[in-house]
Amino acid sequence: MQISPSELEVMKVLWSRAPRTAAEVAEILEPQTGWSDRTVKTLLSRLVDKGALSTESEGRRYLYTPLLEQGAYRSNAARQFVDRVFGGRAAPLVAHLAEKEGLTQEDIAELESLLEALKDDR
Amino acid sequence: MQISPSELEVMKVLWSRAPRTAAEVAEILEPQTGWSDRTVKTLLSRLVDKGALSTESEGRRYLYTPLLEQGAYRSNAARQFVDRVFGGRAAPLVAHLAEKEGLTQEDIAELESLLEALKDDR
DNA sequence: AAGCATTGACTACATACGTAGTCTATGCCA
DNA sequence: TGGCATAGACTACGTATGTAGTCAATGCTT
Repeated sequence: MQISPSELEVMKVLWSRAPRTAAEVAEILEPQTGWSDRTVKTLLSRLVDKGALSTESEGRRYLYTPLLEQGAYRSNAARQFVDRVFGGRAAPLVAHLAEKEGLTQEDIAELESLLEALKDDR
Repeated sequence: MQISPSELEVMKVLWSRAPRTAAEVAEILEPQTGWSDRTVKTLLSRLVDKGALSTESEGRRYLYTPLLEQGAYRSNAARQFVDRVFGGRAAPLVAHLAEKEGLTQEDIAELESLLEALKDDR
């Protein structure tokens, strides 16, 4: 299932809390995106068609809830990206991120403990 | 400058060695992609339009050479991806890659020395 | 020298995406 | 209870993308 960049913004809102109505989602997105409520409704419909969201009727409105979980999406997206752009190797990816202040000290510390955990897990 | 997935495959061939003719690129890509030579020519033209490739006439043919370097592309793509999907944080990205055997022992070792270097660099 | 194979240029067309507009039904407020 | 605001459904339309087809020019081969 492919989620477009605009659709992803909608998913993020619902990942942060769900269920929500179309109006709520539109209201949250408006400041950052400037999208009209029609635009948001279109994106919601497309996401339902794709199976990324489920709906539940509440009166004459829908309540939208993610079917695709953020973790699952991220894992897939990360793998696809690393495969497509970095030939499947994660290390060069991190190296590129590190360029030009791309990694904060917190990032580095976090990655270190992550690697520790991975080694212990071996 | 946005490079589509198909266009990226063409860039990879030219990043591996350049300059090359359209026929060469098409021949290299055919086994993996099944694309006709027309398709490859279209992709090459679009990449020239986008400024990602330069051409040099050789007789009635062109020799194609990357203007966009692989390193620059990767840095940009990595940053965009991390921003879009992971809110700019690299550590969760690596954590997701680590799931399900996503990182080999070599990856882990490579990341460790990379982090060491980053710390020294501080 | 002439034809043919091959090249780039231009055209094509279906699907996805970004970004709405219109239409119709319906629930809620006066 | 009737009208209106609003919700979803359907339609729209320009651009990007995937994937070629056609055409005209031209360089190489006989």
